[in-house]
Amino acid sequence: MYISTRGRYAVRAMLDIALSTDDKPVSLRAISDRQNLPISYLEQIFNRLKRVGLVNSIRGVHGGYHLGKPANEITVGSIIKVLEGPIRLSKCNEPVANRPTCIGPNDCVAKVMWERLEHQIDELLEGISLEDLVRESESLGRQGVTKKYEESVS
Amino acid sequence: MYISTRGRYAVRAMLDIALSTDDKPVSLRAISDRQNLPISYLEQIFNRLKRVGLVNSIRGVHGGYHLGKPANEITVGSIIKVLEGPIRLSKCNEPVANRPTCIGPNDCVAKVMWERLEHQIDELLEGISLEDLVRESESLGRQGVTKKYEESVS
DNA sequence: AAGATTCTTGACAGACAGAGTCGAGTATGT
DNA sequence: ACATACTCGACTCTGTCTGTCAAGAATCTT
Repeated sequence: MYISTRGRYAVRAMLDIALSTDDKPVSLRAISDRQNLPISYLEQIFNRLKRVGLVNSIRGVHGGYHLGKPANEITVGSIIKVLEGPIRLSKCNEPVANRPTCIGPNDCVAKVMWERLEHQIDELLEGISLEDLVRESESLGRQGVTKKYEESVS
Repeated sequence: MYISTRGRYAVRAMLDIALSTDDKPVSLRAISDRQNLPISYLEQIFNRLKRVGLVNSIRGVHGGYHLGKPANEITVGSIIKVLEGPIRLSKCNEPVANRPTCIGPNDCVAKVMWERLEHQIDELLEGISLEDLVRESESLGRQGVTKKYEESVS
């Protein structure tokens, strides 16, 4: 039920870019430093993000990445789905361990239910844009949030 | 993002019991046959279901399991959570690979978002009871559903 | 032109969780 | 007695996830 680190890191990295105020491209190195994420892992992630146009890349010194679309058009769902494939709760129709799935009648009832849930979760994820997160980030204020977090953890 | 087979099998098995018309306990063997699920795996699953009272067991010949509560009080969410723990999308606060999580400011924004989504998904799952599925199963009709499924797959 | 940055790509490895099995045991009905 | 069924815990296997590494190509700075 977890969302993989790939997907979550991607959201954080994209948000990092979205939060950068100037127009300069944001390098993986900078993201890696700010977010404390392994740079080589980010490379892998950004390859995929680039391939689908969620980011544009600029090579060379002072290169980096830009958002490929305005922040309000980039949803959390779209980022997640690039890195994890479509939202799926069950593996109906995919035989598992030589055992055909979706055999009995109530398996089908369950299948319909899973698909309905998948759709609902998809809508939840598609309903949140990077812009929403940027706004939230600004309204909370950086220092404040960090402090609160540190207190709650320690 | 998948729900594990344990969780999904559990829902199917519980629905199987809920669909049984008479009061006789339903044996794992019967469930295994009808649902095409490995019986030894079901044993594992039902151990957990029993421990939290979602089912009652009757030993010996003609033994088996009953629902531990009325079908309308058993939600899909409660079943899933017995087998997979609470609904969680991120692992914030759990250090991964020696790397402290939740460091940067927008990690916290993301964290808040994940928690909100977890809560929303939880509500979706808690909103579906076994009774709902029983009703759905009856209204669709067993044969009809099976046919439809077979057509859509082939 | 040389060198430093930075993206590009694919192969690879270790750890871990998920899926399922197995066996020994206990309780109960016939 | 014997067959049926639940009880419990240990175990294995497989695949995915996480992350690393290395070689290369493009671009900027000096």
